[in-house]
Amino acid sequence: MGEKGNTRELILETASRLFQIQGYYGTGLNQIIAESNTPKGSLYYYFPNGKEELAIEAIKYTEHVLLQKTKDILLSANDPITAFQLHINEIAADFEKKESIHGMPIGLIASETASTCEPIRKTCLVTFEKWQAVYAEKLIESGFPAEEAADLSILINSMIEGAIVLCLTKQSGKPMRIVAEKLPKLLSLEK
Amino acid sequence: MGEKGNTRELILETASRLFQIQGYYGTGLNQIIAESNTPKGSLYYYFPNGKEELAIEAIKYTEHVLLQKTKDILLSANDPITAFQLHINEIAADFEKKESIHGMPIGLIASETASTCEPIRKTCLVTFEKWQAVYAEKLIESGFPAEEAADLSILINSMIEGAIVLCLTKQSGKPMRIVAEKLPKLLSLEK
DNA sequence: GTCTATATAAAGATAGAC
DNA sequence: GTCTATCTTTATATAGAC
Repeated sequence: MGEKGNTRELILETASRLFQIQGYYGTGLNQIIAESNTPKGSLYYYFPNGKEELAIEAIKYTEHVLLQKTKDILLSANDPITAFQLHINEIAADFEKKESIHGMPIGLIASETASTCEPIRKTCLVTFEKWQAVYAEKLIESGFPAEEAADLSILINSMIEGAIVLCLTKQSGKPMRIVAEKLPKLLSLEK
Repeated sequence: MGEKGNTRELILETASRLFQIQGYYGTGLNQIIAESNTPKGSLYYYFPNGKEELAIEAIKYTEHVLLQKTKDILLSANDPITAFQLHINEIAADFEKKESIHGMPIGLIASETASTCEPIRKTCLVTFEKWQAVYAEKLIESGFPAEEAADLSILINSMIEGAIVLCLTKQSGKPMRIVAEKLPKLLSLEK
């Protein structure tokens, strides 16, 4: 290694993927350096505070990669129901391609560290809130009152995170498909 | 220790609690034996195959304790909306009492082990399916067609698991309260 | 059946050559 | 900046006295 200046990014990419799939405590630094073909010294050079700092940066990296994709797909349809169904079904599709291994963006690391590591918990909290803000913005643009939009964005976030848990366990995209299918009832305007 | 024959149960109770809160990889056997005041030899006497076997039994223990509570509370109201709201708000209340620490019954350990430990993953899968069966039964009794009830039970399970992730991260019961509040729309009969 | 002491592997972290 | 060798701690697991 050491050919270019992308060592840091290589570590972040690998850490992001492994933390998503295996969690914070289930992923060792040795595995990260092995799978990224990076020497351990580089890891501590770029992340002097070790695993905790790496995890925080990996969460931000995950957010950076995925939040823009979420914004794009929500913009691809005017109708909020269609837009969110596209978003949710795209996540479902991820669990249906057999070749690759899937994770939950940050739900797993958030749950693990909620009671054991405040700095990571707070980082996850900020990330969840950014996602909810993107959801809420779409709903407000579609005519929902701000407070209702805020509640619905938390609900959509919950449904997706929970469906990921079930999809992982079932090894199937079906729970996520059900979320997409039932979404119209939640976003219907009649009280 | 060793006064009575409840050493095994003491280990299970402690392991169940810690695995819920900190996860499988985030909880060491040393912590389990320390918090249960049990010698390490007893742990390996009752669970000769070590941590994996203990986790599987702890999941079953968690299921045993909580599934009956779920059944009871769903029986306490005829109307399914009221019944599920009681169930969900009871979980929310758990996140609102400041003194105690809370976990997600099995969502965390299920996510962690989905790609790393087949025996535990399968145990979690069975437990999720039992919960969904209890939910579906309530819905069928209330007049929902069997197939619709099956889908809704997965959806309710997803919403609860996801809201737990957000409640843990936010350190607040609010996401779970929102799930309860929005539930009527999902269970409404109009198409 | 109960308990302690110990073995062994893996984790996170560091030192220092280059 | 890059990389290897090593330290220290902690994890899982076992042996064997009682």
